Amino acid sequence: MEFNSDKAIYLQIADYICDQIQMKKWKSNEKIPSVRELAVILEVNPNTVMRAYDHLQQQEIIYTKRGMGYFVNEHSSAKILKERKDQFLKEELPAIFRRMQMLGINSNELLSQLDYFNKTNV
Amino acid sequence: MEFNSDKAIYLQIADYICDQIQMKKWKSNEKIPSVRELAVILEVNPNTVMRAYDHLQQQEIIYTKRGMGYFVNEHSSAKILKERKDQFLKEELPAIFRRMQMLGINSNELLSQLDYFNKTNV
Amino acid sequence: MEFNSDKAIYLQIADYICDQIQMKKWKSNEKIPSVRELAVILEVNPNTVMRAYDHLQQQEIIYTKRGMGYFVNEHSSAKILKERKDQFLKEELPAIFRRMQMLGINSNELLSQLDYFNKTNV
Amino acid sequence: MEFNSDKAIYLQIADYICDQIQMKKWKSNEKIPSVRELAVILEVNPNTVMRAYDHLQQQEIIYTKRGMGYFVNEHSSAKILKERKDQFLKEELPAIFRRMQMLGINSNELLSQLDYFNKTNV
DNA sequence: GTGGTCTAGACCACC
DNA sequence: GTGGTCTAGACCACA
Repeated sequence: MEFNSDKAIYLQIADYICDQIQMKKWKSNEKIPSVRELAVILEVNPNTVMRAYDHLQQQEIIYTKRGMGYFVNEHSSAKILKERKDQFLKEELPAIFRRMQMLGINSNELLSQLDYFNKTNV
Repeated sequence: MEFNSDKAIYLQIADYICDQIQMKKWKSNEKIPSVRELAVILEVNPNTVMRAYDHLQQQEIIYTKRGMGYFVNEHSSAKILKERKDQFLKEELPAIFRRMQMLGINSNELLSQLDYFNKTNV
Repeated sequence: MEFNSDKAIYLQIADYICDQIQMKKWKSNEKIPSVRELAVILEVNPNTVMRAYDHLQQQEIIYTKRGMGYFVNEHSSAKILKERKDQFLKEELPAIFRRMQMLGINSNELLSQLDYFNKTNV
Repeated sequence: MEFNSDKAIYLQIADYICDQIQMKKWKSNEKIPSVRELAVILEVNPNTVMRAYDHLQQQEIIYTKRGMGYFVNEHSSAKILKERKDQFLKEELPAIFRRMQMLGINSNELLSQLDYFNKTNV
């Protein structure tokens, strides 16, 4: 996995885990990789993975059983999808639209860009 | 002015200045507010404003005359517009489109959101 | 049985066993459930129950006969009661009183809470 | 400061900070010691202090201004007092009362212990 | 084996 | 100066 340098690694790991859960690759009440395991896979310090897990536990995405590992919470998949969609519609899109206004880009241009994107990303 | 905590304040100030220039509120070869003036207005440490000015000077958006202050470069407005548009089309839009794919949002939903935005931002 | 996450499970199991002995549900020289039995009942790993039994054996609350199981020691009930009372008076109560001081709770409020507790726990 | 070994140091530090805030030694919107400063004072690793601050920030007890330090949130003092009192009345006291029932301690004995405590802690 | 805590020391961006 | 992140390595209790 490659890490982007303008976002904390532990947050990128948390995002990666959310991706897996949202796509149901890791299901409800299923054990996720141990801290050390994932640290080896991602070539990262165990503390960094730990921090990502901690972060997700506070959001109740995952939970821990002592001595046994971390597990996916019930309904986390739907919860993640919902929160991401909310954030997208309420914050990211409006920001984009404001930007379009400022730059004088209209909806036609937007659609043609979308068409182009879809063609080149089959 | 409110600052977003996930972007450096001096960069947000630089953005703000670019906004003014792009919208031609501050015109070519016109003096812009002094570091101290702007610091008072934005309720920010003068060092932070200084850093924003520095940043913009390196990009040749503004220039300084010793003892007189900072001034807007010729053609800065067009330059800013062009750079912003480029970045928007090459980076921001594709990121948004990728996001839409992942969240299962199609072009119809995008358009309806845009309609809604336009109606509520007259 | 529900376990509190801020105390080791094996200690909570040991407490549970002490409860039974103190209340004389499990009497002197009587056999207590086997490790496996109790593990099934409490939905816990047998190792964890084993550890609780080990702990209690060191305190001479229970003893083992090879091949036969674990048994309650003579006088364990009284011993447990005495030790618990001691700890309660010397450590738990003073801690509570210190807490009350800090929170500005006086003896009247304490008594009214006790009244309320007694009424709702008949 | 002495640390108790049966609770994480960073939580004890967080408690200590809450004490200061509750007692209004550190007031609303006032700067609290920097991570490094407190680390030196408490003879602890800066990371450990950082973790305590992080913990309190998530509970909105304190907040951070980049490059400037940590500050006490508005109303944190009252909030801490309220939460501690709630926890005391709803969890700690009932546990104590249950314990009293089990140990055969009545309200008279409780009061005499409280008297004794008050005399010896003037 | 698992999580959890802690230290020591480093580097970075920001104010 | 400030916070924030990351690494390396250690130790502990728990299952």
